[in-house]
Amino acid sequence: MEKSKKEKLKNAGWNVGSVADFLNLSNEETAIIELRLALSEGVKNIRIQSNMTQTGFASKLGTSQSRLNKIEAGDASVSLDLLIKSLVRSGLNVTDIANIMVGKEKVPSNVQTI
Amino acid sequence: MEKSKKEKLKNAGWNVGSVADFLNLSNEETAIIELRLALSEGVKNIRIQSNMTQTGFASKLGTSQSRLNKIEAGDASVSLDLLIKSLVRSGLNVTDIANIMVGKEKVPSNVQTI
DNA sequence: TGTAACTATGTCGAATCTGATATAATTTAT
DNA sequence: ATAAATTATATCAGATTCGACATAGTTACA
Repeated sequence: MEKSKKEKLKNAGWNVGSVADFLNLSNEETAIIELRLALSEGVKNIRIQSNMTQTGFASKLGTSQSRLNKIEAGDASVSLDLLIKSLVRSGLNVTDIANIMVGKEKVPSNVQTI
Repeated sequence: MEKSKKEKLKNAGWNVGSVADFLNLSNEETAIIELRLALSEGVKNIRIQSNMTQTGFASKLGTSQSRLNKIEAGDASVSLDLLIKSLVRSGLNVTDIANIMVGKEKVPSNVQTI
């Protein structure tokens, strides 16, 4: 049976596939990263839509500018807990958050855009 | 203007309203608790549907029976992080988790029920 | 160009969360 | 009734996450 090109490359030492494959991520790690990314983008989008600086929005959320920066950047030191709490503090309800998680909604329509 | 009954009771020292009001929970705390409850029930439902004991399921999830018990009970020492990771380790994808969050789905249809 | 506003990065002590162990309480089966 | 299986509670040392601070880098605009 003829080897596929992918298989040949693999045998030659190359790892061909998705970014997740390349980084050797398990399905579990991939799902968590996908989730973190969606949530952190959600926070950033809401802040931008609200015409606020990180400093201003951070104080609204009860944290510092530097931590908000890490939240928006999906930094490893930020837990899913903090990401979700940030969205709740932004005024979102659970349904809004669920929609952001699955990429259905960037910014809920009830967010102030000034 | 005539005071409402609720207002009267309030002035008499009674706090009338929802359980959340009674416990003096902010909207934020309420949303987080709602979320935690939905997720912890999700984990428990999946385990039950899978006909597994806490001990068995815990080892599948890479944790101990006592911690899984706390996860399922929504214990305060369990973070949203751990709740969500538990669901991911149970084989759920982000959409499944979002559905559980909003109470749309108790147990995703692809979960083994033996 | 200069500088003010804003965002990004590094660090840290304190607080929180984790898996594990021990053991108590409850449920199930005989 | 009682032994076995299962679930619940308490505790703790180590790991992770937190807000805060300092400061570096970037962008906007006078």
